[in-house]
Amino acid sequence: MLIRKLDSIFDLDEEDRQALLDLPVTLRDVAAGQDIVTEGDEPSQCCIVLEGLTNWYKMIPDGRRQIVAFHLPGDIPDLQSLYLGVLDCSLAANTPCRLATVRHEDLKAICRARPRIAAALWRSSLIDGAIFREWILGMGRRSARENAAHLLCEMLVRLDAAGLAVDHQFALPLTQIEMADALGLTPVSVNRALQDLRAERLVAISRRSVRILDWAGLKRVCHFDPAYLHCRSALANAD
Amino acid sequence: MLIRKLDSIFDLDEEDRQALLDLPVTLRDVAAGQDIVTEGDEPSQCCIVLEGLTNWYKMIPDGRRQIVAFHLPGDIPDLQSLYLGVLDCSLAANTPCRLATVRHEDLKAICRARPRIAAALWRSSLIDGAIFREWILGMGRRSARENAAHLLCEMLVRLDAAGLAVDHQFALPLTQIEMADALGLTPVSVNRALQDLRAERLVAISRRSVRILDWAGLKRVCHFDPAYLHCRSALANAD
DNA sequence: CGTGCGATTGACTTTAGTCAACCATAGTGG
DNA sequence: CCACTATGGTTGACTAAAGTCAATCGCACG
Repeated sequence: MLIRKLDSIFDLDEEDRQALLDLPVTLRDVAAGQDIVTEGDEPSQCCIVLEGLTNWYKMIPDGRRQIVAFHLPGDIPDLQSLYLGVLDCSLAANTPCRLATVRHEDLKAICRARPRIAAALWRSSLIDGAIFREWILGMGRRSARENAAHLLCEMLVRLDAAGLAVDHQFALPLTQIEMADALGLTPVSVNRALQDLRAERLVAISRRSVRILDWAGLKRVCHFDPAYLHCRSALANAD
Repeated sequence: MLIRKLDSIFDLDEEDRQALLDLPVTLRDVAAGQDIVTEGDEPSQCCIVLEGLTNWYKMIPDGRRQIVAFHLPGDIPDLQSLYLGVLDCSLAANTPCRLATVRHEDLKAICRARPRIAAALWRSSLIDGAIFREWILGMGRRSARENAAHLLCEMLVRLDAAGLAVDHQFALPLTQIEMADALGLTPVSVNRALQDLRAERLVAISRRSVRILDWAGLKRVCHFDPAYLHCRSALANAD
């Protein structure tokens, strides 16, 4: 899974792949709703998502919550902890998750030995940054409807790149409450925005699963341009 | 300037510093308001800000604009271009700027030769990411007033860390229009938010210069916690 | 002394938030 | 197997925050 991902964002050679396979990892299962790591922690390992959906969130002391990122299978959500020390937000599981954990020292060693892998990991953290920037744009300048549409577009492309979308359809195991926390809205607004998109026959949403009915139309609604995802999904191009 | 910055975020040794000093750089001056690099470019060099204030911005085709980051002297705004290829946003100068540019190949070479420098640069891009996350929280869950206060707090700590703030006072060469584009608000709302903060005697703002009158009070307004900046400024601690 | 940009203000509109009820569904325990 | 419960989705009525529009003010600059 990790290799598939890194391969997709950087050209690795056979030795790189072997080195990755030789990394000592520990498996860890996390229940839905649980924190994987928590703000203030200083982890000595990183995790790779094998299965499930995870999110980073931040809280304001008075209880307001904001999800700042989602991570899919193949992602290394807490790669930042490798060089950042204490975490500035918490990572939680949206669904039951299976993770592989790798110790920082092993990761640092492989980066030292194989610059190509270091570059791939660095690049992956830069892509995370690019997604953050797009989210900032969305929260600052897009309407609720546009930003909801944009999130669906982003999820489709990312899930597709991870091989988790078929025919413009994918599982999106998020409640509207979680979507609201990601979009900086209230659940009521999210509900109305989604209804809107459904009424226009752009998407069909049922029981945690999304089908994009009119991909071109949905992209038009939110001016979606997948360049920021820096990935090679077919959906990221013409279509 | 670059060394000062990297030193502040990572422990370099004498040889690292010498290697950085030996990097071939080109100086470049940019006028206020000019783009330094533009969305869609594929730069073959990075720039280091020596003097001036720069910002990354994204546009929605219909003209809406969002500033997604500011970069101060010592920062390497487009470090991302080292591994990301085509830019997903544009970098502009808020003020006349003096930049030092370094070719990607030289930067990659120094990273290969001196892992400590690679780590410092990587870390610096991760800090950029941490700031993005905090901005997402702000735009999603903070009121106009809170987020304006938060931006002032962030700027104080960052400028202080760069040696550009004295006694809780610093130059902030931004119009309210630019501030609005950074906060995801309209200029009118920014004006009102700032008036609010002034009326409470938390800050004094005059001709592009800000003086924090009540640092503790200002932090309280926006629940400012500088941990996300991952820097060693005195202001980042107790105070 | 104009000119023009940016800051400020007031009146009004729009969007999203709030509150509260109700519905639908899935899982639980009897 | 079915009623019971809880969670999440939906809806409507109302509120609040921020946006819009437009006029005015203040300054720096040519």
